[in-house]
Amino acid sequence: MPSPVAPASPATPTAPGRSVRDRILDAFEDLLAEHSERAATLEAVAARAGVSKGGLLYHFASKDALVDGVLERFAADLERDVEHMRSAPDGPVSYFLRTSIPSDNRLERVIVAIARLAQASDARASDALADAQRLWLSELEAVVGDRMVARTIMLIGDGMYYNSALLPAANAVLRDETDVQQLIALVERLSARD
Amino acid sequence: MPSPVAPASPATPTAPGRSVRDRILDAFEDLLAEHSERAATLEAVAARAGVSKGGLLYHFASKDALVDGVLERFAADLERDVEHMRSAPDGPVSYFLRTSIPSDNRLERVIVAIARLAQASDARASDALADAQRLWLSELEAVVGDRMVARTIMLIGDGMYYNSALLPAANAVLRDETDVQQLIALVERLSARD
DNA sequence: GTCTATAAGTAGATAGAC
DNA sequence: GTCTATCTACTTATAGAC
Repeated sequence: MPSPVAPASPATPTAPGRSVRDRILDAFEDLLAEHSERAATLEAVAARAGVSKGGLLYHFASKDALVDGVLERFAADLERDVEHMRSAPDGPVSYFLRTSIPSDNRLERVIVAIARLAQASDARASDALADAQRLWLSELEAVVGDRMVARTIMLIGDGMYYNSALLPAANAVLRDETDVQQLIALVERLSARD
Repeated sequence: MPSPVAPASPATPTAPGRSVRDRILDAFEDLLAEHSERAATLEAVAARAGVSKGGLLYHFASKDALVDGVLERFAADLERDVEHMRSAPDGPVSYFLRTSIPSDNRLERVIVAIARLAQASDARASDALADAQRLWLSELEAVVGDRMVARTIMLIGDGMYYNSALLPAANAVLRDETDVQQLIALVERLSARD
């Protein structure tokens, strides 16, 4: 016998090794982040996840349950990110700004997705974003010392995130790693001052 | 005769001196900014403006026309703002940051409203925001000199705007005028350096 | 110009077959 | 577990009376 894993699932249903639940949440996040809250209908999510609407509703009984699923996964992602931030070789400030640049990592995609839910007036989503901010901010304040400087760094990261969520990519205020390197140098001059 | 203005409108329909068209656009912006894109249905807008759905659709033949109306007013508001920025006694940088703090002025409300439309994947709204950014950025670059510092200031302003649109007010990273005064001092130290 | 009534389409959610 | 078919509610837009 070839090792006793996964009693029912053959090996690779559609995406490699992801459960149906995870594939549905992935699809929901993708549609939210890449298109809009309105585009993330149950039917569209189901189609993208490769199941029917009924199939989706078996795993998540309502759209609210879908949102809860995203928020739960985010909480875990966030925890991991704060640990990475704490132990980053180039320090938390650089890590924070580096990872705020528009890219394709999972955490950013979830945040954009949740920001879209927040704008669609989902209070749970707003709270989740506020929680994340508080976490990052306390990390920044711990290393930067000055409260105001930490908050400024926070705002810069916020600006980068939200711009990438709202504007066509071509209009990003910062474009690439080089820009961010300059920004980090600038901010570190700021934080080294007080 | 008392001067040849407004052949048909008596003087004050409901709001002081505003035309039905303007009242409808006000209502649309209010619902977008205070609630969400989804909340700004034709029926809700009509109710808030004090007309029926049919009455609204007489003035704006479709929801798209309503969006166009908001975008046109914004273009005018923006032009005025850039002039104020240019001639601000405390300088464009301070003006920009000062007016980025969450408050109740018209310009901010329109921007939040348009940001909501942009997130609902309205390309015209995204373009309008990108245009505004370009305008402000060129003003900042003109006085600051350093391109990167100007962009950093821009990002800080963006962060403030979007936070006020996304998060419960209590969670604002910056709370009051005092915070912003400190931030301005910080940023001016930055821009005076290069 | 502003209204009511209604058409046409789409959303989320339920029921029940397989 | 996953599907199809269907219900109900809501949204945009039209038609036509006043």
